[in-house]
Amino acid sequence: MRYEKGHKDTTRAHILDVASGQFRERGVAAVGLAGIMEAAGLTNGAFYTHFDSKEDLVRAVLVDALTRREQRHRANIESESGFADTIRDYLSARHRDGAGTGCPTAALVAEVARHPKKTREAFTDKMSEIIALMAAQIAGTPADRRRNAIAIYGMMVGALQLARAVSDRQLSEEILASATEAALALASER
Amino acid sequence: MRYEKGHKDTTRAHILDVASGQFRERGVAAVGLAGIMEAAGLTNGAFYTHFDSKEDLVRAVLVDALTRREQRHRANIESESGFADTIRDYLSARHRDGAGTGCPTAALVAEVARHPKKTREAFTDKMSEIIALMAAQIAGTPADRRRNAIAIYGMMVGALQLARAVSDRQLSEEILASATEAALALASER
DNA sequence: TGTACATCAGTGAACGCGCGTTCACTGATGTAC
DNA sequence: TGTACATCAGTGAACGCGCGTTCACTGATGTAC
Repeated sequence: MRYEKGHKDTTRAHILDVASGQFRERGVAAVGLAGIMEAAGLTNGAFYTHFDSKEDLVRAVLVDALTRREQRHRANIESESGFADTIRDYLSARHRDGAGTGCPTAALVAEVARHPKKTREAFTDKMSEIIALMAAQIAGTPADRRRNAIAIYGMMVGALQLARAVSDRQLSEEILASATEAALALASER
Repeated sequence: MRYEKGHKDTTRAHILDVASGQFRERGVAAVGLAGIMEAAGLTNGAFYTHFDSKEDLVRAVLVDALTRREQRHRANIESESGFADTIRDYLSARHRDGAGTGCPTAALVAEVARHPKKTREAFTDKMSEIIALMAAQIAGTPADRRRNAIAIYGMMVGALQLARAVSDRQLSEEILASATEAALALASER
């Protein structure tokens, strides 16, 4: 082989990382493959050595980024008051200002809704796991837990996007604070 | 004049309507001006008789669509249990399946966050009015009202997006139902 | 009244550009004999 | 051991296409004199 063993996997992972950041930062439709490949230090044509199409890359990015967030969640389960911290982190100024490394759902959910079924299925599978994980961390009967986990997830995703879109810094902070308070209440409710 | 009085205004409003639907349905970045103009029954070049740029159109669409929703809200204030109905309508299957005529925030907020300041300011102004309107319709002290209005708005926007993105019909219904229940509770809380 | 000109919404071709995708090719390495 | 061939990640030019924007032009009407 011209390249050492595992080289192709490394390259693929690198392209995935670059694309993942650009998609979350600027949106799937606004990002071109040429720009991704250039940022990854490769040329145009090499893309198709690793992915079948842009849509294939989108799917891979969603699965990869959501899996990473799921693992982060899972690691947080052990720690006490882990879920409250998860909520506070999610609705923090840092997360608002770092879309490129943040939650893929908040960044891409509206675009995912317009993508082909296969992509939406990949998204759905991973998102369902995250919701199940969240449900395990909150108070109440099984039905309450699940209902509140979904409501909290929706609120976090929506509020983070609002905080990002709004041009008024004070209002942005107010959105984060209001949603944090409401989410924490929902998480500890019986 | 070649055209009757008010013709230009009518044409502009028509282009705005067409663009408004296409943007909410497919996203700003994925929609081209040529397609909008063709659907409006005009040719390419006429666009610049009515708008300065695509960005100018985006701004006009956001203001127009949010103003219409605000007026709808305002009309609902009179009726009893108006706010509960607003929540139920917002998180209905009809709204989920009709993005083109639905809430511009749910459809476009993530893209708005990536647009120039001027566009985000126009969005912020209108969105603030809607939140103030919602706050006036819910229970609690002034501070509670505002906090919960923001939390509810965030939850409605996020949950609607999740319900649209998810490929599993049953999960989609569950998301709408869970968020509706949580939002109604937040609205009547003291 | 008739003629010359101004107005202006809309036409349609063209601009340069970037898009996603294809493909003949490169060249370093591994394998076969 | 030396030679011929296979492998394959990556190159870089090209494909057709649609993008946002520009602009010379059209032609129906209004206005001036």
